[in-house]
Amino acid sequence: MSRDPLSQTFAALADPTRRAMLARLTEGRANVSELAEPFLDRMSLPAVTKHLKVLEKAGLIEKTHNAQFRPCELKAEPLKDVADWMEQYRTFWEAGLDRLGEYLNTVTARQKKTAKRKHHGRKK
Amino acid sequence: MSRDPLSQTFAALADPTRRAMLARLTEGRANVSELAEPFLDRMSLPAVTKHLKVLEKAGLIEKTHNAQFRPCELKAEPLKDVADWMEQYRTFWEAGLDRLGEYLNTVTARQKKTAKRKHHGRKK
DNA sequence: GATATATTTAACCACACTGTTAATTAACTA
DNA sequence: TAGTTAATTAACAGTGTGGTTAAATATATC
Repeated sequence: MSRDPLSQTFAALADPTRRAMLARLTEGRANVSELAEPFLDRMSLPAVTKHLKVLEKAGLIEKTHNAQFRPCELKAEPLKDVADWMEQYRTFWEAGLDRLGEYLNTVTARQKKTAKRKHHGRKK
Repeated sequence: MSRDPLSQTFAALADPTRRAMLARLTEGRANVSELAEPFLDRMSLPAVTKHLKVLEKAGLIEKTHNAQFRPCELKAEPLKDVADWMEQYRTFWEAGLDRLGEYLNTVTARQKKTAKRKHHGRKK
């Protein structure tokens, strides 16, 4: 059941509904029913409750109490851990710099250079 | 079954074994058995194959052929999409600036200001 | 051709995930 | 008190995930 926090965060983010809910929460607090509204044509309210529970357990949102309402707010701290984890890969995706890409880019760079010389003065 | 690419990437990352495999691949190509080695006390080789398949389907690695070996290499491009998605939340986690944090920070900022001004004999 | 090595596929199992509908809890309102 | 609204819980079903062991495949080597 209980996974490591980073895995839990990634798992929580691996769903478009939940990501949309987080996006909504960047604009401010929202009740469950407010968060649910864009999805009620697709799924029931209990389904929404479950999604929110996943986000809550991952620490990405916090539910507070206000009468019978449950305003939710974004808690983005877990995303910082994701960002930190991602840092070690930045150099690999920037400029398509993975292992294969590194090699292929060198090759295509040469080809483009050649092509440019052939069609001198012409663009794209 | 087939989810959107971003969800697939997040799901692939939601497992410590798979993340460790990616980390290993930042040091260069590795065969399946090389990638498997640190985990063989915990799981079987077919389990490793499955994990690699998840990473492959998410586009995070690519398997090539070399005799009976299957060297894998990191393809970090999908991580760029993750990074891009995360950008919209950066302001929320930097300096603990989620909605609640924002409010509390404002309050404490005022309190600090007040405390400071006390020494100058002024209050807001 | 036979055998060893590297890896995958098949068949299976337990359990977690995502959804459902119906019932329940909690708080406000007439 | 009764009724309405907001949200959750319960019970259930289908599917996906992550693991297993045993068998199959592919390539190299003897």
